[in-house]
Amino acid sequence: MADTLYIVDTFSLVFQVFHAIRQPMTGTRGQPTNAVFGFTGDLQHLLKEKKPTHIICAMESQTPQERVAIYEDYKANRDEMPDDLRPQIPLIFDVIKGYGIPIVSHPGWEADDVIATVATRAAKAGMDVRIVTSDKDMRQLLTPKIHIYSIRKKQLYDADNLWDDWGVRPDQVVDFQSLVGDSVDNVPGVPLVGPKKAQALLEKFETLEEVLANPEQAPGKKLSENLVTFKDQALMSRELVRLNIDLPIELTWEECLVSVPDHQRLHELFTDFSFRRYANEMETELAQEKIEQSGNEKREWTKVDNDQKFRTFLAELQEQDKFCVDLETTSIDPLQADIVGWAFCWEGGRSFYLPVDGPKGTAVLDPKVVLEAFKPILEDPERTIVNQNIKYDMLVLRRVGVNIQTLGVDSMVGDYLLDAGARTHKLDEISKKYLHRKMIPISDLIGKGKKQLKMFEVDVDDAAEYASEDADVCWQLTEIIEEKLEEEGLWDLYWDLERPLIHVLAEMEWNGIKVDTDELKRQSDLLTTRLAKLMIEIYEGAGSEFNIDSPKQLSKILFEDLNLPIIKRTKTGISTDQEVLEKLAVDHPLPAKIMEHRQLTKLKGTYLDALPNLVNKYTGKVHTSFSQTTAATGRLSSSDPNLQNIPVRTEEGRLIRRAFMPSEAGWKLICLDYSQIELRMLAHFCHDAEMTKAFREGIDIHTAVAAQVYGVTAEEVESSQRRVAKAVNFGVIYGQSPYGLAAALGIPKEEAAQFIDDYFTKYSSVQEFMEQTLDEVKETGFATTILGRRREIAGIRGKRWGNLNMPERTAVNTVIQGSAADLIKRAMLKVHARMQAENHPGRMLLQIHDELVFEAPSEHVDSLIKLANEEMESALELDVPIVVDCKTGDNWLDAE
DNA sequence: TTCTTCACG
DNA sequence: ACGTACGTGAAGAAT
Repeated sequence: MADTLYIVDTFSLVFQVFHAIRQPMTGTRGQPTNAVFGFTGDLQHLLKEKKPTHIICAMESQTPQERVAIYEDYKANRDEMPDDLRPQIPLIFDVIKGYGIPIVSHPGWEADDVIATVATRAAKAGMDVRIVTSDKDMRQLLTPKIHIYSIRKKQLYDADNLWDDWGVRPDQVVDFQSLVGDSVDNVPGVPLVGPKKAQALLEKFETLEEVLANPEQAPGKKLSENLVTFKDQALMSRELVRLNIDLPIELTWEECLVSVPDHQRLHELFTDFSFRRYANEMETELAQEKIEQSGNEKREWTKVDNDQKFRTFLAELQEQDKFCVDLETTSIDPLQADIVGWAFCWEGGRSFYLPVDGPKGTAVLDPKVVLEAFKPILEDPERTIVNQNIKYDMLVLRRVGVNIQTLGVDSMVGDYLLDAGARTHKLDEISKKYLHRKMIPISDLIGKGKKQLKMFEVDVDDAAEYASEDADVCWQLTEIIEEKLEEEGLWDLYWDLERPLIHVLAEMEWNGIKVDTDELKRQSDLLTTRLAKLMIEIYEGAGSEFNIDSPKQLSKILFEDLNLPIIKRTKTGISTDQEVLEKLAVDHPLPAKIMEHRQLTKLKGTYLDALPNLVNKYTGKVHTSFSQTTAATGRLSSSDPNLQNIPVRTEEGRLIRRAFMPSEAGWKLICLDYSQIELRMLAHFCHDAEMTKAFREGIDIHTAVAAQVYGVTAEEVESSQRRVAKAVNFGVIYGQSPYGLAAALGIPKEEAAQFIDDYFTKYSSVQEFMEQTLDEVKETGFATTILGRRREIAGIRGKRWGNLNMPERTAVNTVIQGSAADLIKRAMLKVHARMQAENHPGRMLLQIHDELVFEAPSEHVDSLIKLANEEMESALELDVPIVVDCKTGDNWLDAE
C-alpha cells in the first residue's frame, strides 16, 4: 500500500464548521469554542477513520499578496473574519500542534498554492494525496494520485466526479474557471459565460487560447463580442485561478508522518474548552499509554491440589487475620452458583488456587473437606475478608452454610466512592487505573458467545493462573484503595455506611420476594387477547400489516402512508414516542391505538412474561441483584429483574403488583416510604424559612409553594396552580430550564420562564443554595452529599439559573438525589441492626430509592412498622421533619 | 452493538 | 453538534 498524505485546507474547514455550529459553545473562561470543537472532530475523523500515513495542515501566510499584485480587487468580496471566530484561531493552532500535525504555509502565498505545491510533490514521490477542502479551485489538481475529500459528505472526489459536474477534464479546470469567474473570490471571468457555456466552448476548442482565438464561432452575437472585449480579463483571471505548484517550501515527508498525539496537552486543552467527551478520551489514551509502558510483571502463585499441600496451606491460612478470598463458580447468579475453586491472597502478595472441581481426570480437592475446614476461619469475626464484589461470594457461601462475618475493603465499592462517575468498577478496569496492569480476560479461559465453557470444564492450571491473578490483583487493590479512601476523607463513609450495607443488601437478595406466577399468567393471557384485537384494529386503521414494535416501520405508516405531521426527530429517524403519539392522536384514531399497544406489550414483555423465568428454582422466589456501584449519585440500582421499576403509575400496570406477595402463609407485605424526601433535603440545604415552616406544619408542599408564588392563601390555591408549583418543585431538583418546564407543563417557554423567575424571587434561598453549590463544585471539582459522598463534575461554567447546562444540572441534582440516597442507606442499616438486636422475624426485601418493602408475620407487623418508622425518621437529623408513610397488605398492590 | 422506547423514583 | 429536567434497567428492532 502506498503512503497516503492528507492535506487539510485548514481555514476552509474552520469557516465551514464555524457556520455549521450555530449555537454558542463556550470554554471554562467563556471563550467561544464552536469552531474549535467542529475542527477537532474533523481532525479526529481523519486520523481515526481515514488512517493516513502522513498529514499536514496547510494555511495562508499572514500577508497573502501575490495575487493582489495581479488584481487589486482579488477576494475583495470576502467577509471579514467574524469576531466570534477570531479568538478561536490560536486555540485551533494549539489543537493541531497537540496532534503533532505540521502547519505548513509560505510567505506571501495562499493555502491553495501551498496545497498545490505539496500535493504535486507528494504525488511525484508516489504517495496517494487527499486534499480535505470544499474549495472548487482545487479541482485543477485532480490526477489519478490526487483526490479531493469532502469531510462533510465523507466522499472522495476525482476526475470522474468532475466530468459529471462540469463536463471538463482536470487540465481544463483553470480555463473553465477563467471563463466563468468566481464571485466569492471576486475573479471576474467573461460576462455571459456561465458553467454551461464554458463547458460547451471548451468541449469545442479544448483550451482558453483557442476559445479566445475564435470568438466569432461562439454562439450569440453578444457573447462573441464579450470574448473579444474581455479577452485580457479572462487571461488575467487565469493567472488568479491557476495555482502555483513550484513554491520553494521546505518540507520533508518525515515531518508529515502521523505521530502519537500529545495526549497530556490535548487533555488540558479539551478540559479548558469544556469538551468533556474529548477530554475523557484523552484521559483513556493516557492511561493506556501508562499501561503499555509499565507492562505486566509475572507474579507467583501456588496450586493446592492434594491433601498434603492442603494441610500446609491450611496451616498458613490460620496465621492470617486478613486475606482475600475469591470463588470460581459455575454461574454469575450467586444463588445458582456452585463452587469450582477457591483463590486466596494475603500479606506478602502470595496467591493460591484450590480446585474442588475440574475436567475428568484432574486432581482436585474434596469440596466438603475444604468447606468444613474453611467455615470456622471465614466465620471468625476476628478475621477480615477483602475482595472485589464481596456480596457475590457472601451469597454463594451462604448457600453452602457459611456466613462471612467481618468485611474489610471491597475494591469495587471502594473505587465507587473514590470515582463515582467511572464507567464501571470492574476488576480489570480498576487494575489498569491503580496498578497499570492488564489482566487475563475471562474470555481467554472460557471463550465467548454461545459456546462458552463452564468454569469446571477449564483446564485446572489455566483456571489457577486466572483465579490467583484475580485474588492477587484484588489484594493489592484493597491495600491501595484503603489508603486512598483515608487520604480523600472517604474512609468513614466506606467503613460505617457502604461496608455494612453490603451485609444488608446480601440479606435482601437472599430473602427474595415471592411472586404468584399463576396470577402473572392470568394477566398475560388477558393481554394476549386484547393485543390480538388491537393488532387487527391497527392493521385496519393503517391499511396494511406491519411490525407495530418497529419504530421504523411505524414511521412509514404514520408519516408516509397517513401523512401525519412530523413532530420531532431522533438521531436516526422520525420519533414515534409517547409524546409524539399524543399529539398525533388529535388528528387520527390510529396513534391512540398504537399507544395502547405499546403499553400492553411493555407490560407483557417486560414484566408479566419475563418475571416467571427469573424465579429461582431452589427458592421459588425472585431474587433481584442490587448494585451498590452503578448509580453515580449514590443510589442503588436493581437488575435481573429490576424490581425498582414495577409499574404503578397507570391502573393497568399497577395490577402487576398483585402478583408480589409474602413468602409465607399468614405474613403481610409492608411498605414504608419517605414523603417528599428530595424536597425536604432541598429545604434542609437552603434553610428556607417558608419551606421549613410548611414541612413543620405538615402542609402539602406543592400547595404551600403555589400559595407563595401566586401570593394567595393555601386554601385559595387552585389545582392548576398546584400543578405548576409541583412541576417547578421537581424542576428545581432536576435543574430545570424554561424549555424543560414548558415541555413538562405544555405551556409556552416564555410563560415557564416567568414562573421560574417568580419562584426564585420568592425563594431566594433556593437560588443562593444553587449558586453556592455551583461555586463549590467549580472550586473543588466535586459535588458533595450530606454524608460526604463525592462525584466528580467537570465543566461547570456560569451559575445563571434558568439556563443551566448539563454539568450544572448534574451537580445540583447529585447533591440532592445523593443526599437522599445517603439517608435511606443509613436508615437501612439502622433498621437492619434493630431487627437483629430484637430478633425480629420480619425480613427486608426491597429498596426503591425512597421506599423500603418488608414482609413479616401478621402478629409482628405492628412492631416492625414501629421499629422501621422510628429508624427511618431518625436516620439523619435535618432542619425539617422527616415523615414516613406506611401501608400493609396481602400483596404489593394492597400495600401501596 | 446501538438505538428507541418506556417502566420506576 | 449536541441535547432539552436528574438517575436507572430492559426489551425489541435494526445494524
